[in-house]
Amino acid sequence: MEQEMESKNFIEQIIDKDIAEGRCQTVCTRFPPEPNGYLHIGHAKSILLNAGLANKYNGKFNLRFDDTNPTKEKIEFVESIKEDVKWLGADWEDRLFFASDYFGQMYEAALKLIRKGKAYVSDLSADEIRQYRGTLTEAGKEDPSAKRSVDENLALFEEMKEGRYVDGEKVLRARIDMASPNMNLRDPVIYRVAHMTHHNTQDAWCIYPMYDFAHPIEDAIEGITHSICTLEFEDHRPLYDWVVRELEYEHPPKQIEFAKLYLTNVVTGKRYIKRLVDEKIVDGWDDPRLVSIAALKRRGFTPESIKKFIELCGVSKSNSSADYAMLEYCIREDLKLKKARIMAVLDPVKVIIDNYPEGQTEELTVVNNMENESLGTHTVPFCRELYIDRDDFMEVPPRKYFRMYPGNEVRLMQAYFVTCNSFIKDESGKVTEIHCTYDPESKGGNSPDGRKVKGTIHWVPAPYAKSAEVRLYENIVDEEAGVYNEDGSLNLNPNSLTVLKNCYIEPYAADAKAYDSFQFVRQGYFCVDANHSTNEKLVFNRIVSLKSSYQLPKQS
RNA sequence: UGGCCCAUCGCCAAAUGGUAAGGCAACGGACUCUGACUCCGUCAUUUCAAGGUUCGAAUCCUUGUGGGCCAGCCA
Repeated sequence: MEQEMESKNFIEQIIDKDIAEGRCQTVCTRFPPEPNGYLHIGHAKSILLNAGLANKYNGKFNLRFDDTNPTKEKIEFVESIKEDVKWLGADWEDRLFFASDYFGQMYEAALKLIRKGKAYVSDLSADEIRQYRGTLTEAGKEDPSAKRSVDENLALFEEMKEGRYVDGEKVLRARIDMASPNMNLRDPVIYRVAHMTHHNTQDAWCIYPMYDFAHPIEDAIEGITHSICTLEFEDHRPLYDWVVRELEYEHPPKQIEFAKLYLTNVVTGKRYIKRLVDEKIVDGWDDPRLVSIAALKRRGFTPESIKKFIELCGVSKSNSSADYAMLEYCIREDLKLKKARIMAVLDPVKVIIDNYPEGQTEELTVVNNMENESLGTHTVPFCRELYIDRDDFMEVPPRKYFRMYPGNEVRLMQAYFVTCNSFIKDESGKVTEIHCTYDPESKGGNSPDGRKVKGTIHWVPAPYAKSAEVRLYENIVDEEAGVYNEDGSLNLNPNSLTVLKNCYIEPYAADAKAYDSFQFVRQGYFCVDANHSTNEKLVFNRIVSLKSSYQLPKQS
């Protein structure tokens, strides 16, 4: 029994303290996406963090769509977000909510504020409000409308609700402090007019609450105890607390901020991804070069691997960017023992086994995953003509090279020992054909006399092998690396586009279902790309780099 | 030049005043029917800097330095 206590992250420490001091009993968290795009790896951190906390503390986790701005939201994103959250394994059970379902309560809350003299209707235009707000270093000026009486405000707000004003004509502002060094407290707008059909409430409302006002109310209504959000909302916390205090909620939720997840060498951030999609730089939201959940899924990442990655990254308040290699490590780690592997030849060169009967084919049984034999076996035809990888043969081997070269005996993986006798080159010096002899006694990959060979190489039966397309996707560099110039124009490196390569794979592997749609090709990990594969052609996405096994040995 | 936040190895990240965990990456070596995997070893006398408090400081204080966020009727 392992009893070692794992160190707790700072959020867990806060929760522990809240529980110990009786501020909270059942931990309730939530993931509150705005339905205006697809989820990406950054959201996965928030989802898994919130759901994980609820799980760890035996609490509850809600999924809530923060749909308070009908001008930016679309119903179609709701479904995709639900799907992605579910795929990641975060279970909201029966607690799926929409902020828009609380519009009535938010309206009442606004009335309460007005009655308390804490909110007023302003006649200022957006431009004027900006001017009155002051700057980072200068205090703002009082809104001329701020002096209105409670009754007048009540009447005006009612008129706003009735649709008596056009968009932007009037807003409701909270009365806090126009001189606050925190801009969010300079009488923030809490309700605006928008004559727009909302995806959920249709035309029931023409006034909509602002995030800063709505969010604490949503949390309070749902009984959220810990409202976890990202660092850029730190400055909003005093406003969050103000709303919760003025509305006099009995169990005020607490906002806690953590650092967003950034990854090296990729574009993160919904708006950047959206632009790449909109400008058709990538094929869509699930383009494998992206780190949207849909793209990662298509590329072969598992929910488990993403979960592990998020756990590995940890939670803190320092802006940081995780190494992409860590993500790759997680998928390797997850798939390693779980999936079947196949043999593949990326750059084929023909091998002829001179002493193997012409026209003969035998079915060899090979183990799907030699590290996990419970994954079963499959058969691969073996015959006189094979393909091996060009890198697995050298005319003049460097020191410590133990794959195929003239006179050297190697093992064709799970098949036979073969020894190269000769080879043929074309005019350009390229090897076109390698001639070998095999040892019939070594069937299965071992010689009864106990003879050892140093090298084991992948092979594929030439007449039966399937041609497959490998897409090598380079990640699109992150914005700091200069995807966007200062003027907003795109500066994309053409090298980041898809590279296609034809390779050969075992015929058996063509049946993608046999592998649960995952394939290992040599030491690299690939997955079948269902979006591009046809009966004729299988398309793989390379999801992590081939490891050193694929490089020439180092010269000392 | 207003306010808030952050700073520990190439990258994440623990340590909560008691003498710098762990993971990724990298590098040696062993093993191996995938040069993968696995295994073993190496990798911060010092925590952005300088002062101060203390028997004792990565932790507290001060002043700098570097980075992030804030002037939407976005979230």
